[in-house]
Parts: sequence; C-alpha cells; structure tokens
Amino acid sequence: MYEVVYLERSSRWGEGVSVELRHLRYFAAVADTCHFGQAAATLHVAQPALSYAIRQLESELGVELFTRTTRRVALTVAGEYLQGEARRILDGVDDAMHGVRRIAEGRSGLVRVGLTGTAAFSHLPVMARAVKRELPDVALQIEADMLTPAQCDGLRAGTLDLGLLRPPAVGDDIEVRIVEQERLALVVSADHRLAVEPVVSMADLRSEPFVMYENRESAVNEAVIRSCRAAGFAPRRDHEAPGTAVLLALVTAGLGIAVVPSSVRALPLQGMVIRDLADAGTIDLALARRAADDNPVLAAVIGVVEAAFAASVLGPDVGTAT
Amino acid sequence: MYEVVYLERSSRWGEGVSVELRHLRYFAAVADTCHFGQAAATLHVAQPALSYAIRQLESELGVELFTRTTRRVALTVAGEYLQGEARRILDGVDDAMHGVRRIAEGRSGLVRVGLTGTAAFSHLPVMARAVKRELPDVALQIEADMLTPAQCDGLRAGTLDLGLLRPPAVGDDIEVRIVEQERLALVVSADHRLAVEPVVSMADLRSEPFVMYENRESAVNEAVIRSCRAAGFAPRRDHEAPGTAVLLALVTAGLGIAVVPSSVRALPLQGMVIRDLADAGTIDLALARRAADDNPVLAAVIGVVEAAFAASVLGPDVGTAT
DNA sequence: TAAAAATACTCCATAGGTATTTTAT
DNA sequence: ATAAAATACCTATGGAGTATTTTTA
Repeated sequence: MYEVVYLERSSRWGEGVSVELRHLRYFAAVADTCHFGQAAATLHVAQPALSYAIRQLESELGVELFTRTTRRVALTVAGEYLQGEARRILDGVDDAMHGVRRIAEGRSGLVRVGLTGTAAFSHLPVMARAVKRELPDVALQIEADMLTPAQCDGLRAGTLDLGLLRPPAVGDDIEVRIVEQERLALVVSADHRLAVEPVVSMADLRSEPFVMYENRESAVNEAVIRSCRAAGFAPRRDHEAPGTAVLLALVTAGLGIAVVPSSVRALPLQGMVIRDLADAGTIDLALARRAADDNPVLAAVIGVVEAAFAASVLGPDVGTAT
Repeated sequence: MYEVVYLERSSRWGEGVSVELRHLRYFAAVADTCHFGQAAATLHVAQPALSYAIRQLESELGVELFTRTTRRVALTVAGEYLQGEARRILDGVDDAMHGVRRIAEGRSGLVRVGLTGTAAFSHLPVMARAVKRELPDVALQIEADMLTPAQCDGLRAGTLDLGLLRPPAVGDDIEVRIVEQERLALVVSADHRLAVEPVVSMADLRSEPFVMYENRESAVNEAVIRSCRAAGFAPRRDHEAPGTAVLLALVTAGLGIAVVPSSVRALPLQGMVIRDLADAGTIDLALARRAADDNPVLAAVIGVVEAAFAASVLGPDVGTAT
C-alpha cells in the first residue's frame, strides 16, 4: 500500500511561479493528445520542456492533472475539468485580442448620434443603412430632434459622440464638417392660400404669421430671418415650437406658416404642403464631433456617413450638395 | 503636426512574443490606476519593466492601449474594452484554478449513484442529506431500482460511479464496502392471515406462495432461499417481479408473500403489512465502486456516506449495523 | 525490448532591475 | 521645476534545448 504524495505548492518553485497562458496552452495540447511527444511536436517545443511546464502547473495547483506511466497518459478528473476551462480561457483571450483590434480599427463599437429635427427623417435612413452595410458590428444609438445647442452640450458632456446639426456657433473644441447645403422651403397647411399658388417667393410671406423654433439661437431661425430681411421684411413671429414635430403640427393646424430646410420633404405629413421658395436662402447641415475624440469607430463612421451622403440624392429639389 | 506611428506587429519582438497572463495582469493594474509608477509599486516590479511589458502587449496587438504623456495616462477606447476583458479572463483563470483544486480535493463534482430497490427509500434520504450538508458542491445523480448485476454493469461501463447493492458476486475490479447488515422481514397483504399473527417465523411460510425477483442471481432471492432451507423447506416460487416496486405491488394485491430486507419499512405502502421474522437470515448492503476509479469526489462521498450510515439508526428494528 | 516520459545539464533569451534622459505641466 | 514615463544598459532567472536514464507494457 502506498499513498500518492502531491508535490507541495511551492516546494520546488518557491511561491514565485504564477500560472501563465503558456501553461494552459501546453496543458491543452497534452490534454488533447494524451501524449507528451506528439503535443511537443505540434507546439514546436522539445518534450522535456513540455513535461517541465506541466509539472510546474501541477505543482502550482497542488493537483495531479495527468496519470502517467511511460506507456500511457490519461487525464485525471481534475485535469478533465481544467481541459474545458483552459479551452474557454484561451478562446476568451483570442476573442479579446480580436475585439481590441477591431475596436482599434474602428470596425466595432458604439456611436451615440444626435440629430436635428428634420435630419432624422431625411438623413438618418441613409446614415443607418450605410453604417449597417459598411460597419456591421458598429452600433448606433440615436437621439433625435435635438437642436444644435443641445447637441453641442451632449458632445461636450460626453453623452453624444456625433452630431448632425446646423453649423454656426460651435466652439473649436468641436470639429464640424458640412455635409449638405439645403435650400429653405415653405410649409403651409393644405387649406392655405399659398398651397395652390403656382410660384411662391419670400415676398409672399411678408404678412403671414410665422411659426418658429422657440430657441433664440436656432440656426434655422437665423437663416429664415436672414431670408426675410433679404426680401425686405421681418417675419411676424406669432408662434414658437420647441422642436420640429410640434412646429409642423402647428403649421398643419393652420396657426401659421413655417420656413424650414427642405429635408422635411422626407416627412410628408397629412394636411401639410411643402412649396419651393425660389429666392430663399440656404442652410448647412454638418457632422460635428469632439475635436479631441480619439475613438477610431467615430472616424470610421464619419467616413462611411460622408460617403453615403455624397452618394445619395436625397430626393428631387432637396438642395445642392456642397 | 506629427502622426502617431504604431509599432509594427513583430517589429521588435519578431513574431515570437505571445500574450501571457503577465501582460494582462500588468495591463489591468495600469488600467486601474492610470499611473505606471503606482501600478508598478502594487505589482512589486520596477516601473520600466511595466512600461516594457505594456509596450510589448501593444506591439503584439498592433493597438495603442493608453494615450500617455509623462503627466497623464489615459485608456484609449480599445484599452477600455481590454480592461473589461482582461478582468474577465483573469477572474476566469482564478476560478478555474480554484475549481481544479476543489475537484482534486473531492469537494466538487458529480457522482452517479445506482440504488437497489429498497435502499432508495431507506438509505437515499440519509445519503443525500449527508452529502448536501458535508459536500454542498457535489451533485448526486441517482439511478434507482437497479439490481446488483445492473449496477455492476453500470460501474464497469462507466455510467455509474457508486452503487448501493447486495454484496456477493462482484468481480475484484469492483471494490465493495459493507455498510449495513439487514434482517429479512416478511411482507404480506393487509388481509393475509399472517398480518395479524402475534409472532411469525420462517416455518409459517412453508406453504405460502412466494413473490420473488425474476433475476436468478438476485442476492435477496439467495438469502431468502437460504433462510427457507434453514427452516426446512424450499419456497414456492409462484410469481416473479423485475423490481421492488412491482414485487411489493404483487404482494399488496394478494398474489403471494415476500421476504425482503427490512429497509422496506421506509416505504409503508397502502394495504401492505411488514412483520418481523425472528429466525430469518440477514443480508448485507454495500457500497460498490470501480477499484480503479481515482475520482477524488467519490472517495469523499463514500467517506461522508459511510459516516452518515453509521451514525443514523434507520428506524426501529431495521437490522443491526456492522 | 521498445516507446515514451522523466531526469540531468547546459545555454541563452528575456524579464526585470538600476541609472538616466526626456517631456509635459 | 518637478513628477512621471521612456530609454539605455545590465544582470540573472528560468524556459527550452540536447543527451541520457528510467519505466512499463
């Protein structure tokens, strides 16, 4: 009768040998073949090195992983368990390595996007489709109907990574790239006299009640006021709306008219008519990002989105691309 | 304006540096503190060694994990991802190490147990409770109502790890430890004349029709026949049952009487009466295992179960413990 | 007796240490 | 000016190789 005596932990490798992936890789190879020689060959190491490493692992664990005679090597029950765990761990390491590379290459990750009211309908589909196609592992998180200042706040606070907004008035900690120059268009309710007029120009709006964004710094408001001034009048600001949805609802209800970027055409609401304005000004649409943002996925998304916007004609008469 | 130039993969560590847990441990420490000096201190290594290891990891990945100036260290997005993964991997390794040790110590694992018909009711509760209490991470998988030969087959085939069976007639590849010596008892239907007799002895069974196990090698059958022979008669073998449940059902139905180990008392069936037999023989109950089985959890379970059986009195008159 | 794992030893690659320089605030 | 990371260089541990022995089927 004899008793199996396990090597004491740290009897030979005084407390200092920590388990390394090398041990697990070696162990997995031996566990798969149950043959030190063959495993050593596939690992491109000499057999004694393998034996040594496995001994080290067993010693560190204080557990026998193989029952071996010179003719037969077999996993112990503990060894069988470790075989599964080792595989899981090694696969996990591989996955982590690939994941890191994909993130660094901008092929994976999350981009939180803020959108102006009108862009949500006209540009978001193009954007989302392009990203889905070119960067299938990139997730977009959309925050819609955000006015420019809110988007800038979001970018600065780090709750937003990308904005689709109206360019002027952003600090230089935010980098802006214009992607579209849109002509302004008229929105009236279906029963409005201008809904059937053959041609509409800014001058026709002189005495109309305007529905405008309530935010004083709204870039759309500014563009509208500029267009009105060019036509020789100041708009009658009768109603204010906090966002595009409300603005269009008020117009549809007949409370007034509105002049908005022509991308609202992508949202043909019931009872609402959109008319060209031959002499109205234009307004830019731009992508905005933190200048200091080093997330590679953001650069990748911006590249894909810019290409998609450049390639897509967003419907007839929706302004001229830059 | 200068451009960050990533070290080419394998520019300096020619294709040979594989990622090791050391790299992940170092990385995790730096990622947590965002400070090479402090991380080096907690890791008990010098700062240059840390810098070097992180560089190695970055080079192997081809990815920048930290943006560092001498005054500020910050994780890149890829680094943030790896921080999570590294933690998961390192925890996984730790768990695997503990799991292996627990298995090797017999404190964790699965034991598949085969039970004889009567033991399922009398001994299984004691057994299961003891294992649950002493070895909470050990799972028992029970296969009930198995006769001795079936259990031996199961043990040899490796579908069973432990048997609770009737000792004789097992080869020496199976190791047997007797845990109980049970007296044989009489089972009759409630309306049988012997159900109310003040004292019953073997001789009273001389002309009764017996219900016996159909398996010719049944150890219970042998013990019964031996007891009858000692009382001077051979049992009238009128009916046969494949297992204990059927056997008791037949007795209850009044098709005959049966003599069985007194542990059937743990299963007081409707319409069935159990009587002591003063002069009947005894039959052993034993734990059986593969002699070559080196699963530590099995040894642990056997230890716990034997102690539990020794400590428990399985009800009045249920035989004498060895 | 032959195949295969363990041992004995040797060596050099490299992890890690010390000293110093660079850099950014 | 100073804190902190990078660089340069050196040392020595230990991983891996070759040669040999031991073991068992």
